[in-house]
Amino acid sequence: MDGTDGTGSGAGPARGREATRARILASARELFTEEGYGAVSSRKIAAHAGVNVALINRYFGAKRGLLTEILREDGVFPGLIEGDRDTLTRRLAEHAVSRLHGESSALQRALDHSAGDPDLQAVYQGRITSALIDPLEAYLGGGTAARAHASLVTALMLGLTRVRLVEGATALRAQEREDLTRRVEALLDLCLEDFTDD
Amino acid sequence: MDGTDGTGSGAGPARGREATRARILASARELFTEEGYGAVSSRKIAAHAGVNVALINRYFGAKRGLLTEILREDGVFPGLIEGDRDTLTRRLAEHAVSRLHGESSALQRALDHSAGDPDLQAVYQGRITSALIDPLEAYLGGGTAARAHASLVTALMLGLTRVRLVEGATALRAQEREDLTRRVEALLDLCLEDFTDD
DNA sequence: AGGTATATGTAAACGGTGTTGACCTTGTCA
DNA sequence: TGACAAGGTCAACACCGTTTACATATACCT
Repeated sequence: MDGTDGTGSGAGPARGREATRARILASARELFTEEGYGAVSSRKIAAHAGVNVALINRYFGAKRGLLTEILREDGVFPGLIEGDRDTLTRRLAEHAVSRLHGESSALQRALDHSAGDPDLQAVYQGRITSALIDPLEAYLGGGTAARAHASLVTALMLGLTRVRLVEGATALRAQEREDLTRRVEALLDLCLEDFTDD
Repeated sequence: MDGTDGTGSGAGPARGREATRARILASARELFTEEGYGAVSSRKIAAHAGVNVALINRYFGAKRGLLTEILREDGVFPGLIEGDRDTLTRRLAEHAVSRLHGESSALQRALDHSAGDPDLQAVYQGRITSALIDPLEAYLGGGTAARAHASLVTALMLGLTRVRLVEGATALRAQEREDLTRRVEALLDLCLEDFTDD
């Protein structure tokens, strides 16, 4: 025996369910941030965490489970929906433009960049509906048109992220940035206008 | 010798560079359409084409090469840019909405659905710029603002495709569909308006 | 015609992936 | 002390995309 135990005291890496789980998750987060999702193998995560590969699947079911857990903790578009309705589109526009500048968290950027992997796709799909479309729909009152409006807004937000993948982060001068933000805001406002008002 | 030769006459599958290449490509197209890109392995394609696995890499460099070739033949957003400028946004809007309805080709739908795979991502990125942003930019006159406008339009188009992945194809009644098309058209028009006109 | 280079096709392996099942160790409690 | 269960390890499984060494057929040239 080397003195390690479930309490985490003593020499050597902490053991025990919670400690191990946490260390795996931390390693995954770190490596995903540095290298993207697809480029990091289960064995690499395990090695970095000083843990056996099989434990990943024991504690998270599969590699995808790590992603699900991380995205569950961080959230996508966190806290954008709540708040004053009058400034909703402005908040969304600012967020979108800041993402265009690559100002999101390093992890978010890394995941955006490896957005493509089927796992990420699958996990994201669930989170986009539950973190953007659904709350938006509820926020907008939940009428028949609400979901259509929410979908359009989401389309624009996702598209902007997507086009950044293609074009790369663009450095804008302050004035250009404000112009672009205003333009995106106007687009979002137009998404939310009543359809029959055409 | 079994009578088969490079000309394709005689019993047994045709041999020779072109015939083999064509059969691999056809099998890939068929299987990708049915099962998506990621779900089809190189060996599966080879088996379906009655060909050795190594030939895929011989003739197409890698599995990704099949995708590149197929997308090169089919094109993305084919022929949408050319034509009357006054009706450009209308054409784009109709195309986007028809895609929302799942009315694109079966292959396109399948690839959209497995859009996520790093290979597809990589190939698409190149094609999106060369088939949408670049021509749009040129079409719009190529000024400084042209690229920004083209990017916004592309963002919207891509986002709509993307949100369809999340929400699934929605069946709209004729009136709803026309409303939606008009709304998308209005959004696209707004994308193209001069930024400083705010 | 014969011989030779070259194109084409084949078989087997390589290194990698995510995942799983059988085993062992460790700590706890009766 | 013995049974038991939780936690951890190891080796394997079934795939993947790709490559290398080899066999065969075709075409060309003397």
